[in-house]
This record gives sequence, structure tokens and C-alpha cells, in this order.
Amino acid sequence: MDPNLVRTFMTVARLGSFSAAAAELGYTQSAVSQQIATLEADLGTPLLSRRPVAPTGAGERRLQHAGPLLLRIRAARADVRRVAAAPAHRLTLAAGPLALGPAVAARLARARVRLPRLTVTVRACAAGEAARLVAGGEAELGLVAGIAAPSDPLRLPDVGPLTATGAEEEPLVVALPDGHPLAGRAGLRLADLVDARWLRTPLCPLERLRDLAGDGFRAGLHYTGDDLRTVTSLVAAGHGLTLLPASAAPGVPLLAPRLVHRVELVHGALPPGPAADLAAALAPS
Amino acid sequence: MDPNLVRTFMTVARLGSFSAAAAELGYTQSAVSQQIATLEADLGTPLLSRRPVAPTGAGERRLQHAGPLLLRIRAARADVRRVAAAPAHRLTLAAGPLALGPAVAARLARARVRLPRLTVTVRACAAGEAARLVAGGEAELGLVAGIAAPSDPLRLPDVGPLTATGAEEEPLVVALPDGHPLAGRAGLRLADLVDARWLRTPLCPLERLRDLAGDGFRAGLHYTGDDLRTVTSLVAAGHGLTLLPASAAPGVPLLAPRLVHRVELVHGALPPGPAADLAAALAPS
DNA sequence: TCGTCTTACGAGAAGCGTAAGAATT
DNA sequence: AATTCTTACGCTTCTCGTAAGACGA
Repeated sequence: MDPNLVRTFMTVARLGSFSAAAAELGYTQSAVSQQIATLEADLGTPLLSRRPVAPTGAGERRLQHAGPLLLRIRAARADVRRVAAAPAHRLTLAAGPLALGPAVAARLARARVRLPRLTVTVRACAAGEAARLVAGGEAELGLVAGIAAPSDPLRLPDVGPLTATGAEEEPLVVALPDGHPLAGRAGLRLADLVDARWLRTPLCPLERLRDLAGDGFRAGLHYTGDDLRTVTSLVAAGHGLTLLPASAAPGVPLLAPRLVHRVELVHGALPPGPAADLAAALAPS
Repeated sequence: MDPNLVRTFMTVARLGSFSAAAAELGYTQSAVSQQIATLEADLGTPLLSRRPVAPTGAGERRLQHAGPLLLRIRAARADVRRVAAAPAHRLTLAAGPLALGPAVAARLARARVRLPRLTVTVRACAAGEAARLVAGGEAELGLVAGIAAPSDPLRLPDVGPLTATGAEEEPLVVALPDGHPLAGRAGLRLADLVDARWLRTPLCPLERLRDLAGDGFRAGLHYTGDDLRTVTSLVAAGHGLTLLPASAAPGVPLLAPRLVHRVELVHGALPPGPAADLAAALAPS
């Protein structure tokens, strides 16, 4: 239905209050009440329980759909506007944590020499957000990093027709605490480390490890940020192991190369122009 | 924006005419003209060229988004209604071609004995449509078949939060023409057959083969249907090779088991009831 | 000149805000 | 009694249909 109603519903569910949602969205409480009533009438089932305001079962389910749905709508708008827009001389490159490695950085430098009139802004973003920023039109290009089998594509969130090209692959290393018995070894295998405790961090998601290398990988400390220094300190202090791209952690045992750190460049429709030139330079295919 | 405008745009683009679209949708030409104008004003760019009526570049791009977008909207509606609906005693099982093999059929039979009050309709559908039917609410359960590496999940079209469970895996065989030199062999490898001509049919998509086993696999005759008898006849007459699940083509050389025929059961939210019971019986996890 | 899309204008419907009412704490 | 959601009602805005206009073939 009307995306505005969905947005209102999300806001009410998030704030747990009709009046607060109305204030945030610039409506009156009455309008919000009517909008929710419209949604519920359309679906033929209540989405929110009142007093206290909380989503019902059906409402929970509707909420799960809401985010991806609104994103797709924004993505469609952004994508079309991009096709129609004149070639711009400023562009934003969204980069997730660990996504901008030495190879890409070097290519970016060379490309900027070749394209002197192009102003590039690199925008840091959380893990998994780069693709969403590109889809939503807030960035022209995005760099997404992840762990994958060599030359396998990453699993990107589905946000519409984005093009993804491999931009960089480098070996993974296992960050180990100081004095760990395996620290001296040249090549480690994941199989030797399934029973260890692993840091939970967006930089090296445990679920991804389990997907790629089987169960195990017990969870250690949970760190929700993406600061590399913090991660290496936590590992050194023994809070858990983690995988890092080799260039980010020199002098650490390499992981036997069944898995690599892979970076992909994602973008939507790119009309010929500086943006397309930069994309070609960053991810030579 | 408004899904109705998108639907109108799709219709106009498909029919190449404002008046024809108006007739089909029950609007006047004027209304269609205004709706298209609204869409174009919203995006700030023309979507259709007039005389003749055909999509512009931006319009083409918008069309690519339109189908998935409307599907997701329908999926959200259907999913929520399913959660809220009372447990039903009739349900539809959508089955793509080659999806309902002997193991699933046997489980279905046993389940129907255990659930005598449940009326099941098996609805045949084109390859790749089963997931869409389930997402759109036209079927409660869906069976999707495809070629995959053993115990690897299939790649399903993204249509929202569907649950997929492996239901059956069986060996693949290579269907060869009569008197083919390799027909006597017990086990074949795909690598031996990359240079052969392969039937293009939805039952065994060439792109999927190339994805899984490298380039090659030259295209032979294109058959757009999914009739098994037709396929075997075409193969026998030498129009090209194809892969089939072993149970569908007895007495044919087995493919060395790097790839299997895999069937998955997909469904949306299933409140406790007969539908959930049947799902559990069809895909024991 | 005919067919087709666009624009102008009036009627109806839909949505929002104000304000009063109901329900829960 | 106070807070919060719902409902009633008037007003504005939007959308559709009719009808006239513009543009090509």
C-alpha cells in the first residue's frame, strides 16, 4: 500500500506511542490513528495492541517486511534518477569497514590523477550498509568487504539490481592472543580453530564463518564496533580470535588459503561519465 | 510511490498505448495520462517517449524495478494475512517442473493419511514460479527443484522472508542420444561434456551449468516447455544433452556426484496447524 | 482528417486537523 | 483525574471523468 502508512506504522511500533510518532512525523495524533486504522482495515487484522502500544503477531511480521520494502522503493527512485541525471563531477564512495585495502586505495589514487576534475568523497559506513547506501542513492559507488572462498562472490543484501565486481582479494590471517601456542606457525587451518573462542564483531561475523566452515566457533566477547585497533587489542588480551585481511595485521600467521578477504565494488546504473570511469578503474574486470 | 501508478506504467509500457492500458485497467485515457505525468514529475524525468509510446532509458530502468517491487508488496500483504488467518483445512502446494520426486511424493502420501481432514491441491507451475506463488499468497507451500552441489542450498529468487528447507536430493544423470559413444559408461563427468551441445530448457538451465562447472556447454536446440517426454525425445534425436534427476530417466549413465538434483520446500509464515504439520512432514529437517 | 495524447475544469473521494468522546491507568 | 487513543465533522487536497485542445501520421 501507501509507503507513508508503512513508515507511520514503523514509527509507532518503534516509539510505542501514537502521539510520539505523530510528533516525529509532523502529523497530529488523530492522523496517525487514522493511518494505522487504514492499514489494519486493509489487512483485515490488528497490527498493534493498544495500552500499551506494541505490535501483534501480524504486526511483527509486517515490520519484518517494512524495511526491505521501503528500501526497494527508495532504490527504484534513486536508480532511475541516476540514469536520468547529468554526469556529475562529485561522487561519494561508501566504504564498509576493512573494505578499502591497499590495492583499491592505489587504484583510486591513480584514477584521481587521471580524472582531475572529479571530486571524490569516501564515506565510511557500518558493515553491510554500503550496498544499502548505494541502492538508496546516497552514494554512487560502494565497497563491500567480506570473507569468501577464493573468487566466489560475496553474499550481498538484496536491494535491487546492483552490479557487483570483485575489486580485491587478499589472504586472511588469524589474529591470536600474545603467546598463543599456535602463534609461531606459518599456516593455520580453520579446522584447527573450530573449538576456540571467537570474537563476535561485524568485521568477522561468526555466522559467516559457520556457513563457510561448519559449526563450532564458540562465541567470545561481543564487540559491536569496527575499530581495528580495538579489535586487535581485544584479541591480544585473549577475548577471542578473529580473522583479518593480511594487510591489516602484519606479522600474524596466515590462514591456509581456503578462504580469502574479498572486496567488491557495487553500483547501480552508471551512465557514461566520470563515475563509470572511476568504477572501471577501481574494479578492472 | 503509489503502486497503482507503477502498475499503470507497466501496462502502458507493455501495450505501447495509453488508451489500450486505460481500457485494460478500467480507467479513461485521461486518467492514465495524468498518472504517467505524476510519475514523471515525481522522478523529474520522462519515462515514456510518445508517438510511438515506448520506454525511455530511465523508463526501462524503472520497469526492471517494477516487477520485484510489486511482488514484494503483494508478499508483505500475503504474509501478514497468513499469520492472522485461521488454520485452514485446504492448502495449495505449488510444484515446479521436476520438483515432485518419489521421496517427496511418498512423504506427501503418508502425511495425507495422518491428516485426513486436510485437502491438498498440487498446482503445477513454471520453473522459478513456485517461490513467487508462495510469496504472493497463491500457494501455502512450494517445491522448487534445481541443480546444486550436494547439500548446498538452491539460489531462490529474492521475494521476501521465505523459509526454504531441503526436501530431497538425488543423483543427476546425463541424458544422451541413442548410440552415443559415452552411453555405455557407468559414471560420467561434466568435464567430459563441456564441449558437447546442450539443450536449452528451463529444466536444466545452461547458465546454471556454467555457473557451477565453468564455461563451455554450447547451446543446442531451445525448448521453452517443461514436458519431460518432449525433452527425452529431443535428446534421443540428438538435439543436445541435458541433465535429469535419476528417477526421471532410468537406465542412463550417472553423473559423477559433484552435482545433485535438489528439491527445496519453501513457505512463508506458518501458524501452527495442518499447513505447518504438512511442511514438517515434507521436509524433515 | 483521424487517431492519440494532453490540458482544463468540475464532481467526488480521500486525508488531515480541530475538537469532543471513550478507555485505561 | 490524567493521559492516550478513537471518533465526528469540516475543510482542503487529490484524483478521476468529461470535454475540448494540440500534435502527428
